[in-house]
Amino acid sequence: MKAQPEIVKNATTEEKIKEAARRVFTTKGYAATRTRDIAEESGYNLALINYYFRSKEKLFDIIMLEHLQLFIHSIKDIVDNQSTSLQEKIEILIGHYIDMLIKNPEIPLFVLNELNANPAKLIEKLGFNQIENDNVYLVKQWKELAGAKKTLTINPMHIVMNVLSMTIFPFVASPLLRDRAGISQEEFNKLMEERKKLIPKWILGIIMTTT
Amino acid sequence: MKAQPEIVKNATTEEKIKEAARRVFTTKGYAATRTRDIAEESGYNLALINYYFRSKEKLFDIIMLEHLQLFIHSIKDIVDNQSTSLQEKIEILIGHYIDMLIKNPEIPLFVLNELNANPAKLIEKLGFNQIENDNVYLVKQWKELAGAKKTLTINPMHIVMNVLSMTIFPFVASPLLRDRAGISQEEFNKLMEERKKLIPKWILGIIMTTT
DNA sequence: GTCTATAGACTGATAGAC
DNA sequence: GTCTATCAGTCTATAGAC
Repeated sequence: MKAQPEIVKNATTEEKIKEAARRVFTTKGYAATRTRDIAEESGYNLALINYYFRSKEKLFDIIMLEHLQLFIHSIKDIVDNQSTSLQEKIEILIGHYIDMLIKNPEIPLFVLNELNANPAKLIEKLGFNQIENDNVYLVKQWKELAGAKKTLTINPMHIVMNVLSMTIFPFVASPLLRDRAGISQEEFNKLMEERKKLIPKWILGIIMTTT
Repeated sequence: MKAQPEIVKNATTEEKIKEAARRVFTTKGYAATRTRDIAEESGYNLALINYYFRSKEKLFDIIMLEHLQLFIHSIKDIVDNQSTSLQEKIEILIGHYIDMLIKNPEIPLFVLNELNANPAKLIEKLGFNQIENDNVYLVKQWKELAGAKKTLTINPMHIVMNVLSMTIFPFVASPLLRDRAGISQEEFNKLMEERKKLIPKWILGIIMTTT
């Protein structure tokens, strides 16, 4: 379930191979990864990969599924909470994702690639149904706000795009920021920590001022 | 120089192979692309790829370089223009990139992958030196604004992140938007056309209100 | 469970006919 | 310039020893 355990002590061989595979797959991608790379990274032999996971593809599918679960995990509790305001929900969601992405910065590019190469395969696994559902409290709150504020003529999709963009994209582009703008890993993480509070503020500003 | 010619008439064999390679590389990635795929896509034989381009890797490098040039092309003229305001520069830059990305939506993920897999190789080719240079007029205008507005204590990198994020990320995530949110290609492009004016407005708002 | 050795298929690249 | 045929290397997966 964990995509990046800090230190794997007393892990079984199966777990060690899976973690090794996760590291190699997320950095090199599926096609560029050789089962030999995974074996070497895990410290075990090539044959054990097939012994535990039957094939390279099945191992990849398991890892991809676990990463997707990291994305949708515990989201429902946040968006369907009746005791938090719309603004609080946005703050909690963004904070939640930035925390997760600081721990697993390689996930977005990894998932976006698979989404691009194999949309149908992933889409069914995403299970976002729980979110687009009208019964979710966040959607209800949004519609109340949209109803009250007559000037809110902007397509709500722009807001969704902005939240996802400002939260996720920096992680996807971090090699560029690090190597070109000369930003270290620590400085980058510090910037992302700042964005936990900044992005909700900006988003609220965008919602309120867009006529 | 063109990454996506509308219709290639009277193209030489070399050009046809290059265009076929561009299509296959950008959709499947370098590792997952077989020279046989390129040959089939081009309508020619496998041997001609090596005849014209010596190797799969050299062909890939040529295509990557052309895509990078699309990104930095004519930027200098925009950012160093002394007769446009800071706001106008932002509007022109964003409009310029959205136009380019609507024509070549697969470029960002393609470039970001290579940047992730092989940072050193790309960074030197990027030639962004012309932009980070203090002599560039946009930088001068930004510093004037920052000097005049004492409350402008935000790290400028946030602004850069926001512009890049809100402009580029939707294209990277478009399979998600199309298949999950049920947005068609036309609707997506229409949203991006709207964003040409919206993003500069939002960015200016962020600059002015962030204390 | 873990290893070595190898089968069987595929890949990038080239030789050589036309 | 363009093709067919093929080589040499590499890959995933498995058989079989321990």
